[in-house]
Amino acid sequence: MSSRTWLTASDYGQSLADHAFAAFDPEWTSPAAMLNTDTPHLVAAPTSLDMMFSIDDMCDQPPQPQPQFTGTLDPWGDQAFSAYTHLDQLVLDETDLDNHGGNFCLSDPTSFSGSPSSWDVGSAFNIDPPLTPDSPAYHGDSFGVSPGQVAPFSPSSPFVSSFSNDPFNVGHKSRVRTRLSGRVPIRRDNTHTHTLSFSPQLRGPTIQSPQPSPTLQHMRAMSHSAVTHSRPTNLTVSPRTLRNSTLDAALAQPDGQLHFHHVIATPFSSPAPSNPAPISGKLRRASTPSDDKVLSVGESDLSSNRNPSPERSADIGTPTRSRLHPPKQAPSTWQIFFTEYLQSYKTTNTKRKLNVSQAAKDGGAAYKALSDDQKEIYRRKARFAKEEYERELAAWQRTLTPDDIRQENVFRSAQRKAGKSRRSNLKDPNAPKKPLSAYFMFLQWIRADPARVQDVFGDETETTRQSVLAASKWRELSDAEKNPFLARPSVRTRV
DNA sequence: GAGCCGGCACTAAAATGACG
DNA sequence: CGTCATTTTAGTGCCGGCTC
Repeated sequence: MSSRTWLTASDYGQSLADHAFAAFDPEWTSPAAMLNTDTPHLVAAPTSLDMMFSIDDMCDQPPQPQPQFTGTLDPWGDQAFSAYTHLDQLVLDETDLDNHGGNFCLSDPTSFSGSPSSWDVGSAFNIDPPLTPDSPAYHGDSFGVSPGQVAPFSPSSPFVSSFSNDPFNVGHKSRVRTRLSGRVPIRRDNTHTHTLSFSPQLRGPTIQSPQPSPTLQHMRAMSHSAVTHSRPTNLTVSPRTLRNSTLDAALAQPDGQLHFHHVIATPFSSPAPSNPAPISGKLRRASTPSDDKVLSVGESDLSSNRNPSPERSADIGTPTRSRLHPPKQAPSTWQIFFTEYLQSYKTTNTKRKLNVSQAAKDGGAAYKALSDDQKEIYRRKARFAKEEYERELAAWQRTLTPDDIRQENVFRSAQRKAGKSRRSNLKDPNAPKKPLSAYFMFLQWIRADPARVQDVFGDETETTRQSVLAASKWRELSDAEKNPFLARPSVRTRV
């Protein structure tokens, strides 16, 4: 047991409360003096000595568990996100990360039963009318306030900021997270195969789930955590989401159970499957149940010729759908907001069926009402999601085989021809590039040096006009001056 | 079509219930 | 099982200019 290192009243020789109040305003030499002051209180004012803030009391509390994370924490906490190895324990509960003026902290590992949803915590916001001490606590996706205790979040009902320095921040950060949910709670263990008893009645709208509802990020982050950590996490998804996910479309089994497959670092046979593993992002819908089976070593998705599915007919004719399953794009700021908003919206309108159109309209208004600081909370989450997406995308691209790309491009070409898509063909990142012409090497040479850029382009910034200037310069070159470019190796390859 | 890149237009993304 | 309703954002495609 380590010795205490926090301050106590004895460290100061006088009451810390007295000390603090004296420091706060020279006129207040004691808590009692504060009560007697005529100065208007900008914060919730105590009305008796019993209510006075006492640092002594705080200092005598046992020290809080220290954050357990790896890496460094940049001012926004993004680095902590990136380097964090226990993402599913991460709680952005306070303002240095998600709010203003708070702390980066982790949930209590012993009591925490949620998912990375925790780091959506605190993403509360306030909309007109102004907050009052009587305002109900925010009841968003974030932290568990008992639904019976607070009014649900809605554009027309005020809710309390989760900023820790908000005087009206009325205790909505309870670690006890209980909320109504019509969602199906899914307990996921961190094994590669997850099993969930699943019966139709579980889909009913009156199920009480003790779990926080996940946002997109929750699920994404949880996917990460699920494959890297041993502590169980929880996930709830709506029946619809389930329908569109790997969960029920691909994994519903005759035995009435859902089998979750987390294929980690699957030892692909050659060629590697185009959809190596749904280890990130939202649980994606698989093409067919059979497609999602766990492949044994040596067996690959592409190599199977048994019972060819429609997409496997791509080997024969024009594919009717893409066989690739790239990572989903990261949710935008709005999407993250709206996902949370919708959760709360549903609790507000429990009697009616959800009208997504109306919710989106209301959500749009609520979104516009956010302050910059409040939006920044979502922007940061979006940035983090984007970074993660880019990592996933790069990893996914590395798994593509030339055959994957060829078949995908056949599909895309057909889609473009049919006017169904504008997507261009995939490029093979590993394919050798066509050699640059001498003129293009000349262009590169110019752009590689600011002095040459100034010499040739002057102050011209428009690329099209730069091209004209460069072409003019190229024509002015003598054969001898062009020689270095003409003599360059004409074949470039990429490793 | 290879290189560049600003600007514009378009599209995909998420949520869920209803419907064909 | 796909599409539609709605919102905002971010990503993508395309264009122009040039030469080979």
